[in-house]
This record gives sequence, structure tokens and C-alpha cells, in this order.
Amino acid sequence: MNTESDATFRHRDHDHSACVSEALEDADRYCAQRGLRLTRIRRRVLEIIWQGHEPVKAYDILDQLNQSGRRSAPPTVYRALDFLLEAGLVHRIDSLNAFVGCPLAPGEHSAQLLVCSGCETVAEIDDPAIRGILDQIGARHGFAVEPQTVEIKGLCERCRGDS
Amino acid sequence: MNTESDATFRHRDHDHSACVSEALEDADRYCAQRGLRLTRIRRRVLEIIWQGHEPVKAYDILDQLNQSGRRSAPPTVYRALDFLLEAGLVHRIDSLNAFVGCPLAPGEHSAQLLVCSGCETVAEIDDPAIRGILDQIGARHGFAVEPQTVEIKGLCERCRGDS
DNA sequence: CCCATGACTGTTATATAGTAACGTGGTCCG
DNA sequence: CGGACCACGTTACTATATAACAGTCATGGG
Ligand SMILES: [Zn+2]
Ligand SMILES: [Zn+2]
Ligand SMILES: [Zn+2]
Ligand SMILES: [Zn+2]
Repeated sequence: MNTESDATFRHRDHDHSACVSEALEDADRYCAQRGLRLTRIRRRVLEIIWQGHEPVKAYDILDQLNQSGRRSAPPTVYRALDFLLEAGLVHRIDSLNAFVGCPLAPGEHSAQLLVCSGCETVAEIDDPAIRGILDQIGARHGFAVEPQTVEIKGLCERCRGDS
Repeated sequence: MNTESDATFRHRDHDHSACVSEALEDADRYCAQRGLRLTRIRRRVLEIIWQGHEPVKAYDILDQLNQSGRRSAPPTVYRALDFLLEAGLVHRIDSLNAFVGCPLAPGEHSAQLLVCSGCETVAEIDDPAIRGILDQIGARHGFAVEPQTVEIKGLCERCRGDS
């Protein structure tokens, strides 16, 4: 099945500026609709996170913020991240203490993040079969599964090829 | 389906001392077989983690170590944790920065951790259906899923009842 | 216009989590 | 004994995240 072409894993070989502008425009639209305030800092943090499809760490965001212009401190970054997480515009990768932009429709949703151990590229999917089986397993143990992101580690096709 | 009695969620209403002694004896046996050295400190850390079925944080382990007798420093705890993780005797819960004892057979294995957002009790299962579907979804995206623990958040039966 | 209000950001300090680097003291083996 | 190795102690440090409080700024009601 033509795996690379399903567009889940996006390496450095695509027109990523399109991803960025689309993500930012979607965010603008989404926030405008909901009356959420995508302020200058929040938008800039989102843009930094969208530099690639790899997770970005909070203090790296801070460094980049500080490279251009005004000095910021950790709370500024974490507050922006809280907003973006809440709005469903980014996800946190617990296993890496890092953040990645959400390529799916904004808003609260469940998702599975395929995190490559080789290149750290993240592919986000939302597969109803996984969600279904998690609910089902949960039910069997009296456990009410919350909508959430699940992190799945492995190797992407490209990194497997690297031997 | 008689959910509480499947023994996946163990709250404070059971004879937990039996869990502890069984876990420690299993660990003794497993390490002896493999020539792994379950030293005094490592065994003590394992015992502290097994105080309950809730995840325990590294610095809490350190505090407890230091309450009785000799003073230790963070590296001591983290080295013990590295050993226990490597041996498959405990799991790390990334979303909580905490550690929990593994109630299944020691050694490297995949598992799913049902983490209750209410009481933080953790139930560990290893369901082949989940493993299967993860592999299958991965394959569809050219992604080789690694054996791993997956964290699933939700509410256990007891905490759902608490309204 | 002016102020009250609430949301956002700045600032400082601190809490929490994890690691690097190097030294010490056993234990095993020859 | 003499090395080799492993576990552990110790110090210092890096990395991640939050608390608390003070300024700023838009916005709408009087
Ligand atoms: Zn892209
Ligand atoms: Zn990769
Ligand atoms: Zn128990
Ligand atoms: Zn619970």
C-alpha cells in the first residue's frame, strides 16, 4: 500500500511552507470562530512548533522567541502552550517532553501519534479501530477511557531503510 | 461482566502485603536466574514502588530512602530505577513522571497501562488484540511498531462511582 | 471620556525531574 | 596480591515546569 504516499509521515522532502501557512490559517479561522484570542505570542509559538513535523521542546521555543527581539521567560512559553493545547492546536508528547502541531481538525479529539525513534518525525492519525478497541478493553475492566492522544513508538519507513 | 473481580484494578481493599512479597520474591527469583544483581538498594527501591498500585515519583522514593538510615542522592535512585526498568520489573509512566511495579512476568514485554485519572491506580494488562491492531495500523503507514507500554487514561470503576 | 474589569504578559523566584563526572569500595578471578 | 569490573557516594549541574505578583492593554458601561 504505497505507504510513503499516504502523507502521514512528512519528512524534509515536501513543501513544508504550505503545511505552516495552512496550519496558521486554520488556527486563525478556528480561533476567530470561537472567540479565542490567538495573540501575537501564541501565534508565534505555534509557528515555531510548526517549523517541522518533529516535536519541539519548550525551552527551544523559548530560545527561538528570544533570538528575535523581546526577551521572554518560561511562563510566557508555557502559557502559550497551555492555550494551544487547550484549543487542540498542538499535542504534547509525554515521552519526549515536547510539543508538535496537530495536522487534523482543531478542537478536542482523540488521536494516535506515531513517533519515530529514529528521526523523531511524528505522524498523527485518528483511527476509529484503535479508539474502538481501547474503549472495548476498558469496558472489560470497568474502565472509562478518556478521549486522548496515545503515543506509539516505532520506526518510520525511511528510518527502517537506513539500516 | 463482574468487572471489579478481574483483579486488574487493585485498590486499598485487598491484602496488599501479599502483592509486595510476591513481587519481591518473583524479582529475587528472576534476577537470580539471569545473574542480575538485585542489590540491597535496588530491592529497597522496588519495595518502595510496590507500596501500592499507584505510580511513585523518583524524588518520593528518594525521600523514603533517606527517612530510614543512610542518605542517598538522586543518582542512586535513578540508577536503581534504570536497573529495574531494564529488567522489566517496573514501568515508567511518562504522563506522570512516575514509576509503578510490573505485576506481570518480568522481562521485556509490551503492556497497556490503564491509568485512573481519579485515584491514579494503575492496572496493567497485555492484550494481544491491542498489540495486533497497533502493528496493523503501523504497517498501513510503513511504521514498525516497537514493543512498548501504552498509557491509557480514564476512570476506574470505583472513581466513576464517586460521581 | 474615564474608570472598572478581565485577559494577557512580564518578572522573579522556586519547585521538580534528571544527568555528568569523578572518586571509592567492594568482589571476583587469576 | 593486582587488576578489572560493578555498584554506589558525592558534587555539581542541566532540564523542565510552576507559583506569585506586578504591569499592560483592550473593551465596554457609565
Ligand atoms: Zn510539512
Ligand atoms: Zn524516522
Ligand atoms: Zn496489591
Ligand atoms: Zn480510580
